Amino acid sequence: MNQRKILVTAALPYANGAVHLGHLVEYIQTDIWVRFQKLRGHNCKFMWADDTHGTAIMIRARKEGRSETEVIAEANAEHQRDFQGFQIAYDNYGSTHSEENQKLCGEVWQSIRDAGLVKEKDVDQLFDVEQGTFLADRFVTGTCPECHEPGQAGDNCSKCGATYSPAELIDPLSTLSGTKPEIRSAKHLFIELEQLHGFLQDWTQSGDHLQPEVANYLKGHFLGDPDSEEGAKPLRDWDISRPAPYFGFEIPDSPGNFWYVWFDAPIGYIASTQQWCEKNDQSLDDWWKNDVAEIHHFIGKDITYFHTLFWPGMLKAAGYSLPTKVHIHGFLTVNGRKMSKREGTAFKASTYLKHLDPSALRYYYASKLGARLDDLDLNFEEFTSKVNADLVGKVVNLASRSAKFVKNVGLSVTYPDDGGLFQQAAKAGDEIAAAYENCEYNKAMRLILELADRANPFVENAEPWNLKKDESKANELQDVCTVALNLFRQLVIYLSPVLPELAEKTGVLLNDPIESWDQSKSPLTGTDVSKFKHMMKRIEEKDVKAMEEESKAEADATVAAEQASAASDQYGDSGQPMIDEPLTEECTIDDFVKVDLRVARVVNAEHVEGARKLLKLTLSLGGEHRRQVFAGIKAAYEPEKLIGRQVVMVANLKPRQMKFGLSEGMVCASGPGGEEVFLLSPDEGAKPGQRVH
RNA sequence: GGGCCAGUAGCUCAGUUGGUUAGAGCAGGGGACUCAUAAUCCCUUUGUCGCGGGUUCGAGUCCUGCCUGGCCUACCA
Repeated sequence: MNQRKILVTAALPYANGAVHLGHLVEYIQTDIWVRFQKLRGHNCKFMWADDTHGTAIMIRARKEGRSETEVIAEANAEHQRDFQGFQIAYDNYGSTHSEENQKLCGEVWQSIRDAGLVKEKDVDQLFDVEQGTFLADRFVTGTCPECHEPGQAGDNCSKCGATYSPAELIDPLSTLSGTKPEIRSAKHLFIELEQLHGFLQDWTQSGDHLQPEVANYLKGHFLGDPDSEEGAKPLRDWDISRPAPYFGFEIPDSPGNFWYVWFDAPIGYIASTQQWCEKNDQSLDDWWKNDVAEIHHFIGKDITYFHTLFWPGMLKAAGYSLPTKVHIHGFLTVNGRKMSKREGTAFKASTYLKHLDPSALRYYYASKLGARLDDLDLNFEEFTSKVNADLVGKVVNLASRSAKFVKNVGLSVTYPDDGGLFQQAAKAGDEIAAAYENCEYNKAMRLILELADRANPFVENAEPWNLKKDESKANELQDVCTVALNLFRQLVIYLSPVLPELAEKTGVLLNDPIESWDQSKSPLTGTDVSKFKHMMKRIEEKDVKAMEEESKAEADATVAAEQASAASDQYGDSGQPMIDEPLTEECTIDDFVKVDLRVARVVNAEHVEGARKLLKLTLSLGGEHRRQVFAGIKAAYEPEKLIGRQVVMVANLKPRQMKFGLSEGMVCASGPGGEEVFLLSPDEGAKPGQRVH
């Protein structure tokens, strides 16, 4: 087989957040593919990095009162720790905030300039004066110019679906400072993508670079179809600069302007390769300017646009190789629902690892991942039963039911007759390999499990546990176990891209490390067999529950913190009060009616001798109705200022004897207490004695 | 609003260029075994293939309308 030279990337994790199980769909998918290629003997390298630039990082650093570089260094360490936990084996992990990347961005930029693709335009954008920054759409909220629904985001209305620019919003507010932004005009640099239309048309629509539905999507949505009646659609100019302040790289020939994060992020793929090349004494051009080297990107469907139009355009203009293939996957849903941070279903990688085995998730994802863009559902019931039934029950069971019988004698010296099982399975290897190659891991897993379903009956029929009882059948017993362990090993080789840990343990068990796909083609004979140790634990429901609960608790805490700190709507109302005092259980109208609330006028108010918190109020319900009430509002109100005003009181509250006298009711107020007490008052016109309904 | 994709047994999915009575795993039911992590093995129930039209000798597979769901809709990371 010819050795292929393959460079692989996954989308760059953004340095503003923890890795969760949704991200891991892609990272595990990529890792499996890379491990598969390496197992096949290809020269395959996984180049990866953190994506570090943009407004979000800048804002976060500001909020936390530290530098962007601190924020991204911390994220980088956390990300890499999580990836190791999930056995994701990249060859280099860089950062888009690196010298290599800055230099490469400059070179690519120069090429694009030289190709005459750059033009300047003035852009009106909202500017937050207090924060001193231009506002991206998602940092603006206001009233929809179409339907006048308040509280809408900067780019479209969730109610009427209108799209608009933030500058069109009525009464816009910055979500960063809660202040009203002003419109400022600034010079932006654009890439005229339309000049590359013909090239992109060709590249996307031919040559199998994209999944068919993706090619189709691009044609329908952006490129148009030159053969149709409407003809080709022009591609819009791509705004690739941001005025200062912006966390990123300043554009050398346009001081005060920075490259938009989506310009420098994909160049990070090249920069990471460059770092690796320097460490390993290789040439970057061998990978990125070489027709022989393949380049494969794995991404989620949300960033299709960037990777299938901008990125090939940039590469083309800068004279780099184009992607061989962009592999696009769908999103993760949890128990059939969209992942939600608020509901705690965006399980963090680190939370998962505290409770569950990474191999289980790797297998589960593999068993569900196809070559299409379908969403993948993480259903915990299925997860548990699939991993337990397939891996523990069927695959690992082969070893655990046979290894101990040959612990002392090892594998037979010649491979015994197994009725053709091994050869059959060796043959199936090609189909399994093709499935891996095409990213149809679900198919590969199905084929592998079919083999396991044939191996277990073999053991069943051979009855090694009965052979063991008869010493004269020792050879037969060894042969049966040799077959069982070889069939097991063959399965593990096929599974090793998905389950590297199992492969390693199998290598130890049979004293022959698993290093190559071709090992599946010939049986292993004559080696010692080590003492069998559990290779994989069953998933316990309680561990899944524990993870879910921990994640829920994390989510609640995060939401609380967010609501407490950030202005959540245009009035800047915090969510904290609802958190401090959550809603009580639902009540009926009958329950409510039991409480007789009345408008009352404060006719007298005075300090109480010796009381630290109380004021003594005399309330009038009109006519002769007077009530004496002791209220804990001394810290918040001066008695003389209360006299004359109207309040709301609970008029049928059972009188209560207090230290300083009888209290015949309660005045209504909000707030946590102390100085923060806010009495309720009716609007003007209310009359003392009126009931509140 | 516009677009892309999908809709097959309770669940997760296979169904090659349209071709015989639509399949697998899991779950459910029955039995066997006891080497194995209550693991394994054998047998077994279940479907108006989203709905309605159309093309065809023949459609889950092609065309069309509708319904439902997911996603995208460019200065959003």
